[in-house]
Amino acid sequence: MKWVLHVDLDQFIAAVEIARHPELAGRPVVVGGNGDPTERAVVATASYEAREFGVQSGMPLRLAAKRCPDAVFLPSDPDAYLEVSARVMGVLREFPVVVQVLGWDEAFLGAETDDPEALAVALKDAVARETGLSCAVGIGDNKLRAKLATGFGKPGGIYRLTQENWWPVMAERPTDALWGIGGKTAKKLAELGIRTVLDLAGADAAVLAARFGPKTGPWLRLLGGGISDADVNATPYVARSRSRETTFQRDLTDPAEIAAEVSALAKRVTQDVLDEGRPAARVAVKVRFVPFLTHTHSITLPEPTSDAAELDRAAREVLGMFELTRAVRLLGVRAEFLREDDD
DNA sequence: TCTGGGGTCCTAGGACCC
DNA sequence: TCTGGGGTCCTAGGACCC
Repeated sequence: MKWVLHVDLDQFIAAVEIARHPELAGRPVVVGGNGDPTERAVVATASYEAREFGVQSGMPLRLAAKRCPDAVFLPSDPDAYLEVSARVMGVLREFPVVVQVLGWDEAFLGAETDDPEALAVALKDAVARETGLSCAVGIGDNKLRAKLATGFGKPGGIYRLTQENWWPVMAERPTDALWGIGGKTAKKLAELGIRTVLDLAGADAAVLAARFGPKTGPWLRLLGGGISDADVNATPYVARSRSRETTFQRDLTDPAEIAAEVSALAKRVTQDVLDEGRPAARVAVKVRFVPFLTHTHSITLPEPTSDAAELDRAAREVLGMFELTRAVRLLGVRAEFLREDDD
């Protein structure tokens, strides 16, 4: 039988840090920013011990320090996490499965087996033996169910979610328990009287389409029924865009300084574009004003290019479309590539 | 205790063309 | 006269995810 498995490493970033600082085991550990909880930065990952204090991913470091003053704060070290992640994915690829990487710490596996639980145990054991890391494994008859199953297996467990147990497990849960529905959509759904997964599955398709659009509406209804694709494929990821952005520790007001920062970001993005080996077709600039107002402008380039001077000129041109009347806390530059199917 | 960085996809309106 | 319908491109923003 064909199965989709979802493998998700437990507290991945914190686990990598604890592995190389064994003395931190059992302590509340918070990774994010430069490791300075007084800076403008957020929590990348908190260890389970820190989560006990209410520290969560995405939370400002300052708040994390307030909630858990005794936590160890560490700087984020993406290169280290990427290296460990690659080793984990390598372990998964040693099995007779198709591996589709979803992020640093998770992957879908397409497998043909009569005993998915046994496969899950073998995967967990291999990852633990070869990397020292623990993971949860979700088993499903499609990607959505496998992904949700992992959540029930965490930390370190195995859980199976299929058409068989979808309704007993999911029917009465709130809509935002579904992968793809966040707080905003859950609130809009509630305004339509749709609160549970079962409500969503039985909702009026026309009402959903009118409220959420021709694609999103029908897709939401399918989510309620636990329906999604089961196609796990290992096709290498082709980037649609590359971007760099910076939140400044001190707000910027000097237009010359703002322009210089945009040029610096454009330079970094140009290097990413060169590494990608495909020219950029559009350039976008993001400006976040004080207190937290974010705007974006963008242009289609006269011709796709990887040229540093061209991309810098374009980024500055787009910056010129903003009215810089208030202080700036973040600047970003994004390059977009042509879509594969655009030629 | 204010709110990172790097992505993806979808929507909607206007321009423009036939 | 004053008005169609469809299609694509461009752009800004929303929402979500890791």
